[in-house]
Amino acid sequence: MQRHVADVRAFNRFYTRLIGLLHQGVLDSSYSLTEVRVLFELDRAGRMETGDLRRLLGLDAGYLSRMLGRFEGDGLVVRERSAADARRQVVELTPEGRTRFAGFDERAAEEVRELLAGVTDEDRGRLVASMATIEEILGRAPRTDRPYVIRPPRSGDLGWVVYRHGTLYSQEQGWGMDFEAMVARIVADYVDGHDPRREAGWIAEVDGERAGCVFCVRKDDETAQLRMLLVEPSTRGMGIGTRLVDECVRFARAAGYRRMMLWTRDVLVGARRIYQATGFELVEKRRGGGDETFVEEIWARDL
Amino acid sequence: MQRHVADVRAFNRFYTRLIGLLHQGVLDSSYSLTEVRVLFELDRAGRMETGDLRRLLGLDAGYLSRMLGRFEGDGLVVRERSAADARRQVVELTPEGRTRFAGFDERAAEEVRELLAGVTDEDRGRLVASMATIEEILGRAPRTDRPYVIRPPRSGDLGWVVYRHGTLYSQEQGWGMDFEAMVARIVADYVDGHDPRREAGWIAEVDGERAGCVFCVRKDDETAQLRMLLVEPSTRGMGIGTRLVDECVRFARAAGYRRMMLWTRDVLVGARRIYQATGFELVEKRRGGGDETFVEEIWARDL
DNA sequence: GCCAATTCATTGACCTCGTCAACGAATTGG
DNA sequence: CCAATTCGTTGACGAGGTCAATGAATTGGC
Repeated sequence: MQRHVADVRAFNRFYTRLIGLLHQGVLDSSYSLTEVRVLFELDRAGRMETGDLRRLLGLDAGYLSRMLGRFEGDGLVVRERSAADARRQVVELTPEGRTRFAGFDERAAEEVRELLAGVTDEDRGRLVASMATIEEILGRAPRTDRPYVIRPPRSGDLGWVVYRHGTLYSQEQGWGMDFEAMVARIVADYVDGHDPRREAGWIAEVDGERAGCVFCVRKDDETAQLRMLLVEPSTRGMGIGTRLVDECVRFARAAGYRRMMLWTRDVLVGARRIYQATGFELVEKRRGGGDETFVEEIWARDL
Repeated sequence: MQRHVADVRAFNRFYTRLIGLLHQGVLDSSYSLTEVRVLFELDRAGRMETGDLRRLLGLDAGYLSRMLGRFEGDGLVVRERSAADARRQVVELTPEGRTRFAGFDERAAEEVRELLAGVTDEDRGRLVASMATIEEILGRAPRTDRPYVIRPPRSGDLGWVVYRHGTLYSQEQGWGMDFEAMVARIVADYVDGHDPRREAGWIAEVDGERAGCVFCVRKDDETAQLRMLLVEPSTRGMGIGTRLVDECVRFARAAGYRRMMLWTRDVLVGARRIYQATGFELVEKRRGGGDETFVEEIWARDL
C-alpha cells in the first residue's frame, strides 16, 4: 500500500506538470482557465441557471456575476430573468459566444494533437486504454447507497473498536502501540463507570459487518467530548461518518450539554471534512508528541 | 486520431478535477501550493542555490526572494551567501523546516491513501500499472538529439511541400482544398519569378527524410514575409522549427530587408511558440474565412 | 393573507499570488 | 581597471478570487 501511495503521488506530480503545459495555450487567450470552464459548461448545456453553473464549478457568486457581466459586455452571452422565479437568472451563449468558444476549444485540441503527434499509433492505443482504466477505477462511483444501520454497542464491539483503531492508525499512520493502549484505556473507562444518560456509543453496520463507530463521553458538566470516530476505508464516502457524528451531537444536546469538543490530528483529512460539515470549528492547533512530529487539533461547536 | 484527442481531453478534465480534490488538504495548511513545492524541492535536495530552485520551478526571482524571506522568518530555512560567488545564495531547510514539511507531506499522502482505500487490491495494481504506462509513453523524452540538416530546396521538394501542407492541415485542422490550392500557388509563384538574392527556401532533413520547410519571400522592398513553415509531427520538439525560422531571419537581414512579417492562425499553438521564441510579436488578430470561424494572426519583427 | 426568514444576484472592499521594472552589490571579460 | 553582466531585493501593480453587506424576490409559518 505504502508503495502504491508513493507511485500514485509521483504520477500526480507528473500529470500536474503535463496539464500545466497543456493549459499554456488556453491561458494566453485573454480568458482565464475558470472563464473557459464556464464557457465550456455553457456550450455543453445550452441554457442554464447561473445557480446551477455556480454549484457545478464551485464558484463564488460575486465572481461569477462579474464574469457573466463581462461576457455579456463582450457579446458572448445573454442573461435573462427566470420566468418561474424572478430572483434567478438564465444564461445562454450567443452565436458569437459559440464561435468564440469553438476557437478556444480548437486551440486546446491542437495542444493535445501536438502531444500525441510524437507518439506512435500503437502507443497511442495503449495510452488511451490506460487512461480509460484509471478513469474506470478512480471514477467508479463507490456504492453510496448500500444500506447501513447505526446501533448501540453490544458485547464484542468494544474489542473490535480497539482492534480497528490499532490496525488502521498503526498501519496507515505508523502510530505506535501507545496510541493503541490509549484507545484501550478509553474503552475500558467507558465500560467501567459511565452514566448511560450522559455517555453513549454507536456502531455502524453495513451488510451485517461492522463499518464504523463513535463515542460521546463527558468532559465536564457543560461539555461533551466526541471520541474514537472511525469508518472502515472500504465504506468511506457513504456518509457513515457524518451520520455517526450527527447521532453523537443529537445525543449530547438531549443529554443537556452546552458544548461539544473533540481531539484529532491534522493528518486525518477525511475526518476533518466530516467535522467541518457537521458544524465544528477548529479552536486550537499545537505540536504534540514527545518529538513534536505531529500536530494535534481541537475542534468544538455549541449545541 | 480525432477520437484519441477527445479521449485524452476527457481524461485531462477528469484528472484535473481529481488533482484539485487532492490538493484541498494541502491548501488549507496556510501555505500555498507553490510554497509547498519549494519546500518539497528543498527537502529533497538538501542545500541548493536559489537560482537553481528558481529555474527548476520556473518562479519569479522577486517572488521567491520574498517567499524565502518569509520562510526564514518562520524559522523554516536558513539562507547564506555562496562562498564561491557572494551574489548568490545557498538555502537549506532547518530541522524545524523539515518536520513542518514532513507534516504537509504526510497530509498529502493521507489524501491519496484515502483515495486508494476505496479500491480493491487487484484494481490498485491495475491502476498503478496504467499510470506507469502513461508516464512511460508521454514522459519518454522524444529523441531531440537526432542529427538534421538544413539545405536549399531541390527538385522534388516543392511537390512535397504542397503535399505535406495539404495532408497535415487538411487532416488535422480540417481545412479544405482551397488552402491546399493556396499553397500550390505560392510555390508556383516562388519557382516562376523569384530573385535568388531576395527570396529563398529551406528544407530540413532527418535521417535522409524530409522533416520540414520554410520560405522567405518579398512582400515589399522593406519587408520580407516568412511563409509555409512546417515541421513533421514525428520530428517536432527537436528545435527544427526554430532553426528554420532563424535561418530565414538571417537571410532576410542579409538581403537588406528592414522588417519580417508572417501570417498564421491562432490554433497553431506550436508555431506560435516558435515565433515568440525567435523574437516575433503579434501585431494583428482578426476573424477570417467566409464564415468567420477562425482567427488569423499577423506577427512581425524588426531585423 | 401578512410578516419574518430565506434565497438570489450584485456590489465594494479586500487578499493572495504572481509579474515587472528598477536598483545596488558582486562578478567577469576585455 | 572599467564596462557589461548577473544576482537578489524592493516597490508598484494587476489578475484572480473571496467575503460580507445590500436590496429585491420568494417562501413558510401562523
